[in-house]
Amino acid sequence: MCAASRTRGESDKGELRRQQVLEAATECFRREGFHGSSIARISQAAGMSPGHIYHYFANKEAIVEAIAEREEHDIAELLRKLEQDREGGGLVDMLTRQTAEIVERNTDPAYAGLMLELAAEAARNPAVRKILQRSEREIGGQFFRLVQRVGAPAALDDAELQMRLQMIALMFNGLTLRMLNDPDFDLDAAARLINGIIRFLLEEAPPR
Amino acid sequence: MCAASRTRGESDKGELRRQQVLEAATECFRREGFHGSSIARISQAAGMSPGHIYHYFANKEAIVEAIAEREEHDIAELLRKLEQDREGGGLVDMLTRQTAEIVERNTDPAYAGLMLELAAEAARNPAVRKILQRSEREIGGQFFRLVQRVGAPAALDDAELQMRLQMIALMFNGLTLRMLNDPDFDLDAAARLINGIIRFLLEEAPPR
Amino acid sequence: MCAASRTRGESDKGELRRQQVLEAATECFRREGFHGSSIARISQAAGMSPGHIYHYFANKEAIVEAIAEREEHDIAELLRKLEQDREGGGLVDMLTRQTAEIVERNTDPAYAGLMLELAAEAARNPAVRKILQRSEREIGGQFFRLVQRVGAPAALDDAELQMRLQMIALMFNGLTLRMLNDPDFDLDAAARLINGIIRFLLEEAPPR
Amino acid sequence: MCAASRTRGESDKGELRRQQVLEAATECFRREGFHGSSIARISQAAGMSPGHIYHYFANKEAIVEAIAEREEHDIAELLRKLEQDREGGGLVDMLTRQTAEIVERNTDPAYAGLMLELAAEAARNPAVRKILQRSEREIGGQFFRLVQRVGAPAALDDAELQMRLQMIALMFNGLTLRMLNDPDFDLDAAARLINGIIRFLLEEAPPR
DNA sequence: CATGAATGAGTTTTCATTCAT
DNA sequence: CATGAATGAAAACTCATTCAT
Repeated sequence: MCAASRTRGESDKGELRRQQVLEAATECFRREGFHGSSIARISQAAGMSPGHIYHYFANKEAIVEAIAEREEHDIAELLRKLEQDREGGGLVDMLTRQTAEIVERNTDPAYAGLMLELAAEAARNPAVRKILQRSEREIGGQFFRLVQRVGAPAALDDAELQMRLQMIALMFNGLTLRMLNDPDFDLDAAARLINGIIRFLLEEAPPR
Repeated sequence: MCAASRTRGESDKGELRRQQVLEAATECFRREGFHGSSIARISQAAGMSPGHIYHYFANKEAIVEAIAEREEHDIAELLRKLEQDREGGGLVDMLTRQTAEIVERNTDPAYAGLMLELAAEAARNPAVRKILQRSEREIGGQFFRLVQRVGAPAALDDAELQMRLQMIALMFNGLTLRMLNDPDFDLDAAARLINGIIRFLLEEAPPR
Repeated sequence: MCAASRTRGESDKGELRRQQVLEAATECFRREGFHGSSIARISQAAGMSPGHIYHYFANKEAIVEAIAEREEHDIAELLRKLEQDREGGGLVDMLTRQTAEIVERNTDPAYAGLMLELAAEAARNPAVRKILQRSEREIGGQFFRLVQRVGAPAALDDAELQMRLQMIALMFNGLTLRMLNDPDFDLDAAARLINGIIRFLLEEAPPR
Repeated sequence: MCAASRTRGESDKGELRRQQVLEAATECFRREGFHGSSIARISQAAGMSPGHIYHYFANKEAIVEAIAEREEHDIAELLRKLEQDREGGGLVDMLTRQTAEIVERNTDPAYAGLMLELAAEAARNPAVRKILQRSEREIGGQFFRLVQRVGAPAALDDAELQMRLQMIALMFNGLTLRMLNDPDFDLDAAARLINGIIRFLLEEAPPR
């Protein structure tokens, strides 16, 4: 028991420190961007020496990758919750009930900053791009299966359904950029229109 | 020969050199990002010495700002063309005819790279953010007036029309992020669905 | 079981661990040089933690010194074998019989790497230089006595004999550098000429 | 004239600065070795900022390479002088006249330190090894042609002659290591024996 | 005896910026 | 208007060494 708790305690501490780094880095990246956040600053924010960062991450890029992975887990968990929190109604009802929350999340400046930072990095850095793409595939698949479980529209074949789900995701992606470029953007009106489009895509629009 | 032409000639040449720098920097930023593009490299691409860059720009950030401003002009010009290339049909026909081209443009990796770079920079650099927002406002207004000239749907008041036009822009913004995260994203299918949504927004969706 | 064997056992194990470090370090130094071999890597190769290295050695330099000392023992043992493996013939015959083997040893890249590393270190580190010089004196003396036992040329006084033996050693030293600088160096031809020179030095060359 | 001298002056100044770096680095490497000499120290010794070193050399290794190349030029020039300073006598006389000087040079601690440093680096660093090998080939060829011009022994074919010349070089190489390991090594006696061996190799030893 | 987390100074290298020419 | 030498303060990363456990 003692040995077990000791081992547990140690690995927990290590994991804790690692998470400290990730949280500090996330915060730094949000505020200053990847290239604006030096390891020195991150280490300071994480409460450890610069050299010790390299105990947990091979290099700065590995921190980026870990953050990207964490982001994936966060969204995956969101999806899992989405399925559990069913309050009745069809697929579209279930989806549109979440819209306001997702709109809020995707237009939160902190989230937007990190997301754009990740995207800009991915546009140039193949390693980060790979991670984001894998992450996106994972989430997309999860979303697709969730929709099938809840009840996909009969008129749409798999490929077409997947495409339309991607269009929904696309709108939420666009939201982040739009909010940045137009601070007066009306989020409630946007949520209403997005819901209209979701309904249109999954119920009204012709299959092809 | 006379003083006027001399001055004109000099400032023209100066402006030309300035544009050289901007073009070189745009290309560098696309390929390597802001932080990956050193003044040395930009000056080399622009065909001048590093020191001379500072004759035209106060510092590196000023180049970024100038590029952000230039981007506005590019899109404004695109809109002007859009109006001229009218081949008949109503508003929706006119818009949907351009979709394929805009999809292509917004998913071009070079354009995407620069755009995301600018967006990420704007997310934390207020000066750049201001420029992008002013630019966006300008373009949004131009688009709005164009639509009104061509013939806006009678059922929509100004605010609602503007909102729906922004939703269209939002989709094109989202496209850039989506393409980055999913290299297999089907652009043709996306264009088709986008056109369906444009029609839905401007013709079918209830005014409120 | 009794106190003595316990003590013995412990120190034996300690000595074993110490030797593990030396062997691991020797291998690392051969491959990467002193400065290219971190304590972390050495400790890994030795199968122990970095911190524990300092249980056996005061610091990194002490490892270098211990290796230099070990090198002496190796060569001394070689000399001892040389005397035992006598197959008849005079001094020159005995020596020239070993030439091919020594040539091979001294041109082995692994050996050469370590030897040059030690020599370069000795050139600026007095502690290492002392060790190498003491070691060399020891080996030189052993070699001298061996030759006297086997039968030194009558025409040469002690000083002259010693000088000529040093010339033989010098040639083997030079071999290491030559091989490094000329990868096509013909080792067989070199061995033949070296044997010619050994015979010349010990039989033909005038005493003064 | 003005332009020419200006250009000349400028390029001269650049070359001068470059040589300053090389001299400073050579001195540092001698005293502290490659890995013991930081760019900061070298730049200090060269009287310029650390960053400016990189105006003249791509990286630290490039300095090593330039030093190795310089060493080659030095020896090549030595060979050229050797041929011009002919005072009569045959090949062996010409060579043996230089022995004392070469012995002195090769046992000079400063020279020895740098040479061993280069050799140790070459043993691990392929780029440096290449340079040393090319340099050695160049010098070897020059030496060979010089000997042929002066008059090579008729009994030796080209391959055998080359081999024997390499043996002479080998002895001088060995001298450097021997001097390091034996501070009491008798240089005059060594020079005498080396000359005996040179005569033996080029006049007495049987061709095969 | 043994671990490995932790440090912090040190390494090479880059780069925006300045300035004499 | 134009150059490019020069700076010096970063940056990312490494590593010998210490020490609590």
